[in-house]
Amino acid sequence: MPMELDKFDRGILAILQRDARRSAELIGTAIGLSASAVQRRIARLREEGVIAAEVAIVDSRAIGRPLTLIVDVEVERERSELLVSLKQWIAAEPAIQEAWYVTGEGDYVLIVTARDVDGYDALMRKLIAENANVRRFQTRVALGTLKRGQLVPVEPTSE
Amino acid sequence: MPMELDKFDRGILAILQRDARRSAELIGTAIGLSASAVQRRIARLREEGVIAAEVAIVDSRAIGRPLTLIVDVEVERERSELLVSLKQWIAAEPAIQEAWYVTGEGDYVLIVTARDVDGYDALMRKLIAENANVRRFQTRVALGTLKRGQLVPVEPTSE
DNA sequence: AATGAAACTCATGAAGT
DNA sequence: ACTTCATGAGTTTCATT
Repeated sequence: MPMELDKFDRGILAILQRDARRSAELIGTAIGLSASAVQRRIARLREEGVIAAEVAIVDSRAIGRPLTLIVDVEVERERSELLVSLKQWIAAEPAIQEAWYVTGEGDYVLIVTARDVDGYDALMRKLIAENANVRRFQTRVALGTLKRGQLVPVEPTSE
Repeated sequence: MPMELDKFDRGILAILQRDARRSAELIGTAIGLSASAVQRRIARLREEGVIAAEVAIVDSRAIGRPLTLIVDVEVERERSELLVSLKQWIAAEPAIQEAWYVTGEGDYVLIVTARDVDGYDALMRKLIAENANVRRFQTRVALGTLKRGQLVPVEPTSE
């Protein structure tokens, strides 16, 4: 049940996904609507959960975490009670920025941010020590970041 | 040269990373500072690039893009001029939300959002057709999303 | 459902400690 | 460098079309 989004809603979302501080008046002039109309639509988009959050993006290098790692974690799928606690462990670990359960050999894919290799090693040792169902993991280091974010295409014409 | 961040800055960042709309006054009472002081620090953090952006997070399911895919792309490293245009291709493609160049066999890791399998197939066919240096790719479908975002740990005590 | 105006909240800037 | 106070911009609500 995806909600109805007309071209005005899409225009608003396209702008706010790049700059959440843009005023309703500026958005209005950009898409051809009054500030109040934009305001009300934004309120509705928040209400309906289309806009899930408005957040500040912090530069991880500026804050002393220049390392990004992509980790494939292989898990024993048998004991499901351990799986629940692994999920909780991942959710509670701030160094893990993103995590998906994916098709394949009981795999999870993690995006991890770290200060340095030692910091990453310590994290993964803890992961292994505290989660008995983690069979093994494979690490790839991000040598370059081409793109980051959760920008969702809102144009009906895009794939 | 990561800039100096005291506990107030870290407190501000911790809050704004979760809710960029929180008022300076509320942040001030939370961390024990006046609204103006918070305001001035936020301005400085933006200035210095610690806060890189403030963006709206759009729920991709609510907008009709329920599929997330993790794609490993293997590239011929020889012809560097093709590499540049591949990077531009990735940058220009809105369905690719995230992309890293990683250690390994000339690999890129992509996070892709799609309406359905057909939409994803079409995207990858275009990728292959328009980038001669893409040797092959491997797709994993996200069966579940445990965590998303770019939340950077700001506490000095976290790994 | 959009507009325009009023009331209000919040951010911004200045002066003082 | 933080606090308080004054000003201005932006958001929210309401009455109207």
